[in-house]
Amino acid sequence: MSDENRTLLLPDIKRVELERRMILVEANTPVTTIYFPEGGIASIVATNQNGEQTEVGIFGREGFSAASLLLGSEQMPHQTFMQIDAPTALSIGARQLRRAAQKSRTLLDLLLRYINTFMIQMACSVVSNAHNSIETRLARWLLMCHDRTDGDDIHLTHEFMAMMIAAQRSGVTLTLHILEGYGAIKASRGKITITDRLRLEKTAGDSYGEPEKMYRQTIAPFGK
Amino acid sequence: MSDENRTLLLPDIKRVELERRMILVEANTPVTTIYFPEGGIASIVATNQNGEQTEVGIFGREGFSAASLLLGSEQMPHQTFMQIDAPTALSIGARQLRRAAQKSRTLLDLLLRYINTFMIQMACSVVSNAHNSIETRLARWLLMCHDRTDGDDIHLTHEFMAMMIAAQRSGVTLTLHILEGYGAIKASRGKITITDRLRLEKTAGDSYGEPEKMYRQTIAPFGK
DNA sequence: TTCCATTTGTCTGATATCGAACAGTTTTTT
DNA sequence: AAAAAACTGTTCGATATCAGACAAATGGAA
Repeated sequence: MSDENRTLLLPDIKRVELERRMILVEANTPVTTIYFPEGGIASIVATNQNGEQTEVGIFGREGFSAASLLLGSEQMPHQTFMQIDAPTALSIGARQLRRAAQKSRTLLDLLLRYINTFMIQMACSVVSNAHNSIETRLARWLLMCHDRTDGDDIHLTHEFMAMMIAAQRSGVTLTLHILEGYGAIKASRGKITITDRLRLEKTAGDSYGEPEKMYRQTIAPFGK
Repeated sequence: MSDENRTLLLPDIKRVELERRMILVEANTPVTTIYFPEGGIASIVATNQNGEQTEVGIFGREGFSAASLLLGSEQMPHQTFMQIDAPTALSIGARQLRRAAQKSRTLLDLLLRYINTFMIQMACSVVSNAHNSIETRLARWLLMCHDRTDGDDIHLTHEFMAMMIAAQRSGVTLTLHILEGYGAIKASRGKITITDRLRLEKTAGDSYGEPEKMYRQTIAPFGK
């Protein structure tokens, strides 16, 4: 981010603690605060009439909550919450961010570029949910988490992963054993350790990689 | 759209004919022309390594091709083509549109609001592909097509629909008969006629409606 | 009209995943 | 230390959908 934009935002930014399961955006409720996590993983989920939850996207350091604010809507039909605890996030008022994006076109463009990678992530999820086996979906999802965490440990329960990849909990347990059989991961209670990332990428096949490529092309070169 | 924005764009706009199957955006190729269909339906599809195609989104009158151009990327990993022929579309050069969006913030905001509804459509597809039966998915998809066509006829083959909802062709044939049994549609060679839209909405359940709601809230009030 | 390509109807077995249950294990609470 | 809660391992029948084949119907081309 340019110095110019940095100084534009700085006065309105607060650093806040993010606990696990903290809700960043409530569904169908106007957002007042935007969060830029400095670590951890946030999950955007849809809830249907039966109360079933489905993940539609995730983000970490590279993203921010309530992206649709910049697309002209101050509320959205999905909930966003911290899935894996981050130490901190930078927060800013919705109004302040909007105003800053109004003033600085380069800032807006940077944020929009992130939205683009997020859209590609969603598009990949559409495809993955349509055609890929649980094994592939889980591998993809673990890779996305791994990208966004420091170290190789991911602290999550099977139950939770089941929701994330839209599968049964028992199916996740089974599939984790398969991945463990490959030597790609090690699972223990409430924790997955990535031991062979390449093997995992092989399992995910081409379901993984598109959004990451776009990120490297359009955002990474400019820093963030 | 305001008069101001209209006059800004007008000199660069051409009205063009759109034939069926015409490719509006080639995957992984810089876009030079943006199309605003005046009718018909365009489909955005992803192709995986096996050559399988999956639809990730559709748009008609309400949208435009290569939305990611406004999000800072002049190419995208998906192909966009006309699925149902429109008489015409308004076209504009990528550079010209970008420049106009640079000049007029209200124009950019309008286009971004559309992108927001499109993102919600994709999110719904993520959920729908994850949890809904073929019957539900097909009903949802027919409704989305119906919204974008004049009259009640949709000209498409089962083969094609199969790709769109990520199912087997034989499964589509079967499911169409079921919907026909409900009296919701009438199917004939290469054509589906919507005879009871409400029945179709009942079948689609809550898989249908979110993006449409957002459209009414954030775009329709301002005209388009 | 006749032919041929396309589209649709209809089967078949195979299989991935569901949905639900229950026991065993680990962690947290009291 | 005991009890409760949370999480994981495992099983099993049910079922939606796949994957593929082939015949019948349709419509345009020769």
